Amino acid sequence: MTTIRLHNTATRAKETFTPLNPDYVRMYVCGPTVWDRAHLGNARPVVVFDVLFRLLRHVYGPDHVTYVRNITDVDDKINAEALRRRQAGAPGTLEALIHQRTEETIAWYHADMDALGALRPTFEPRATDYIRPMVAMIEDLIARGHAYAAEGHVLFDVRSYAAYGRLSGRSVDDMIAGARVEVAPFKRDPMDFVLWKPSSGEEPGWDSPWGRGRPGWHIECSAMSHELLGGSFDIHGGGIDLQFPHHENEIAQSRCAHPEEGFAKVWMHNEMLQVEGKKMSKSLGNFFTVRDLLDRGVPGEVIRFVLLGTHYSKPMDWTAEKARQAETVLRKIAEFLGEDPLTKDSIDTQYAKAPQEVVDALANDLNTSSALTLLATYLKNRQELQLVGTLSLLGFNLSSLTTALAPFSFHAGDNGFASGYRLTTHGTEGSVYGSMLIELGNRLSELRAQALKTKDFSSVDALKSALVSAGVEVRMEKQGVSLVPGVGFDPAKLEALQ
RNA sequence: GGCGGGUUGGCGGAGAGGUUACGCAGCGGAUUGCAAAUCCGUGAAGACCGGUUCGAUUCCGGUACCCGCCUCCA
Repeated sequence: MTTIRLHNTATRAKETFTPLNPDYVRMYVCGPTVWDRAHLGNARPVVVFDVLFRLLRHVYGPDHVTYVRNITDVDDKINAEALRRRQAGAPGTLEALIHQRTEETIAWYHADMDALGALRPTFEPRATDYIRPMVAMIEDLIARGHAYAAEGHVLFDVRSYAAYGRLSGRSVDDMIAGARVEVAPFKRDPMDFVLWKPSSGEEPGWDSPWGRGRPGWHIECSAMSHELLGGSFDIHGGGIDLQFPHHENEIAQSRCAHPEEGFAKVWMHNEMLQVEGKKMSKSLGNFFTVRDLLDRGVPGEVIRFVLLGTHYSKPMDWTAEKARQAETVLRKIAEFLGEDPLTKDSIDTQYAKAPQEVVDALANDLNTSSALTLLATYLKNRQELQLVGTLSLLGFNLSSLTTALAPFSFHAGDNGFASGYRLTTHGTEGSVYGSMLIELGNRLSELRAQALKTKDFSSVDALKSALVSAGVEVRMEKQGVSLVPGVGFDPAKLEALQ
């Protein structure tokens, strides 16, 4: 069996991965707070841990991996949006408006992450469905002397857990010296964090032993992972920015509530994403969502390819140039896969498996960059079986790849009964510009056939340069012509040609 | 102030203590009505300063710069 090695943030070392249960893997990854569209940074852990999920399924079997990714639907930004809608005259209670908002954003999240080729996790628990287990865990923490109620709040007592700070390599005293913590008079220690807080009438709330209120952010992951995966499980993932305080607090809560259990064994953190060398932020004007990119015509496969190009443990920079390069490679792949079956060996790729060297690359702490290098090798050597198997393991959807990126070819045909130009494509021929390209391609083929006899190429060259200026690559081949809408393709410029 | 990540050829980006990474772009050639695509060939590297070693871009120490976290954040 493939040996998987993963870098464990908790031990700061690359370790051989051994599941607690030898043939059943349990993984928990911190998911989105569903208050708005997912931005590109949100997509990185989704894709990274999707590849890990796929690798684990490959090694242990599809039914031997449970992947939990939570949905945080209790959040002040969600409340604020619901309140804004009510003030703008929207009908319904605040709770109904909150529900409406989260239903909207969850649907967006699913659509956007689907477009990136991410498999849905086994479970996607919503915080609001697990309030009771959270309350029970908080009561337990109080009973065990790790938490205390004060002025409607319940706080975790960080001084009661000696290992607090171990994951992130901090000490409570050092952090207090840095002193940017909220100093509330009812806290025993400035680092104590909220498990439960009171809700006003303008905020969603649940009844609890401490009055009507809502859970703090960290407790949901402790409660939901325990409910769905048990007190000990294999992998816990998320962005490095969650290492502190979120994951530190999760550990404190879970280990203190279940001291006999181990909680997560391996901690994995992906580094941050930047855009053109800077942190993505609205104020810098380089903030965009996954949907923004998709709407701009960047295929999900291209986004995925770029994200997998950099090892997850390194900061990664999103640039337009990278997207262009990724699209160039993927177009070549799409073209190869979409080639006329008569011109290449016929291979049944339905059961194509990724070569062991690809599995080994991923098993080496998810070396996705090396896997992409192997992908390029298979393309160059025209190893279709290996190529398809690798694409599948890496989570690239073959049909949407060829649909989005394959070229249109018009080849002269004469079978003795009829002659003309036969279209060969896996491209989006059904779309508006697809039909335009088909019409223009046929026209170009005919003009060229005439020009080859008359030696007057002026009309061919005129149409060709018009196509090129619309961002369509034009290839004149012996057998016919091919039109390849490229990275800078602008269908609007084709309208004038019709 | 504390904790963590990064620095590789024009650009992106890996592995490996000694043997070509690879991709994109460039250059030369083949090919083409002209191009494009393709194929063949090809130059180019590891922030800086020390140390270990027969040998370091790869290990160790230091310096510089960039980025993140310590407050909601993937």
